[in-house]
Amino acid sequence: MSTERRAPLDRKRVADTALKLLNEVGLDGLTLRTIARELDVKAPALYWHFKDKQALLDEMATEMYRRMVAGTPLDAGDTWQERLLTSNRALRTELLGYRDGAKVFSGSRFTGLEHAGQMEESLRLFTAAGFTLAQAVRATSTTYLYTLGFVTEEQGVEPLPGERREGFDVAERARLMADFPLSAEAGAELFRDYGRHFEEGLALVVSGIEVRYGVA
Amino acid sequence: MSTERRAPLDRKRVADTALKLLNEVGLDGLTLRTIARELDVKAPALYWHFKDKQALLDEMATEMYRRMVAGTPLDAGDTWQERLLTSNRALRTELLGYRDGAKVFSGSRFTGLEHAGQMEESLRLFTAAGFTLAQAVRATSTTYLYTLGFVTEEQGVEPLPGERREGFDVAERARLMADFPLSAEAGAELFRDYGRHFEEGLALVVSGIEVRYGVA
DNA sequence: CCATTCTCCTTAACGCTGTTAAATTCCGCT
DNA sequence: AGCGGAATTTAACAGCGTTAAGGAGAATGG
Repeated sequence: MSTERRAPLDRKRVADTALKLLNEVGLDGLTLRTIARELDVKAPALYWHFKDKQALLDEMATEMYRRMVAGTPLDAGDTWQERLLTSNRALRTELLGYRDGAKVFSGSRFTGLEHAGQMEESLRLFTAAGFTLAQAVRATSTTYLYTLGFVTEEQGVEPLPGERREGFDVAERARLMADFPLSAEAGAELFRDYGRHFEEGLALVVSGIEVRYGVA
Repeated sequence: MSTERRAPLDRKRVADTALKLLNEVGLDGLTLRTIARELDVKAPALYWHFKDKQALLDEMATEMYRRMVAGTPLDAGDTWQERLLTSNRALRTELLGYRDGAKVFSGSRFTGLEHAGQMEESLRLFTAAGFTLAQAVRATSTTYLYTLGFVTEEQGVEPLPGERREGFDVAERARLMADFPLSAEAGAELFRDYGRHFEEGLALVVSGIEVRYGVA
């Protein structure tokens, strides 16, 4: 008889499993009972490791951030523009890696202070490039907030890359908007080719920082 | 005996009541039973008017948009910069008018096509100013997505203007981040003075559009 | 070596949620 | 008077996050 004792849970294993499940069931379907079942445990066991479900979501967001950092080698010799592009592309990619990734991420707060290292390094790079601290914060956080907003909307239409939520037929939309020709035509621009559009918006923000803070 | 018959519900009255309640109980506390009670009705009655809760949330978002438009007189003679500033300030103000306003708004889709009028007018203004349609869409939606991202984060810290969520003491945060001096100091910049920071980010985006699309 | 303590988990239950099915009430129409 | 549809209620269901109480097993210590 298998007297194998399952290794005890820990926060990381729970968060990892929850993130894996997230892609299959989405945020609405991600219940404590589902997560527990996958871990071969009953739901209340999770309360030993997390004070409530939000704390678990926070850990999931933190883990997403960790993975993003781990998967994004940053060159300390980057120009600030390169840094801004690289880190925001990485953020988008990471968020797109999970169904409802942006919602989970932006609805949570990091556990611990692990993110501070990365943040410090970025602020150092920006101030070294001639930004005041206030400008550095404005530059990075404006870009960050754009990315978050972008991916949130993007995932509202495409929950996972290539997978389309119903009711977003571009042609159908254009037909309905026959009386608004510009808006109708804009549909293609709005609901397709997210990658390209993200880049374009990102470039707009970067250009704004260049010109307004005079640090080309 | 009061044989007064309550006027039958309609989508607008339900959405209005739900929006009023939203400020008192927040998105998590906004249940169909609460809304129904306020309308002097039982919860299943709402299903006569909405196919499910999301449809009600969609109507709420649409109503928010209607109110924003109604409360924001737009001058057809605006420069595109003025239009961008005015409409995004209006959006932020409207979203801040409701607890979890940004979450409700960005998690929903408009019912109907009422928003198309406003959109058409904006696109007309931008193309008349020399933008291509693609540029006009990129300019307006990048700004829009920034605003959405901004207010979402803002309301994560200040659910309603002047009302602070716990665990966001700037001084406490600075103490914890003693090893990361720039990040610590950035706290003040990040979690205070949202109005000013919003304006600054908005200005960055507008500048970027100016320089990159060469339409000053 | 036994007793105690601590860690981690289970069983059982609670109140609440969104939602459905069926019955009911009320109004306008013929 | 009676029918039909609109609008609502009553009753119920499965599932949710969460809590309380208890139990098994390892670790500790006298």
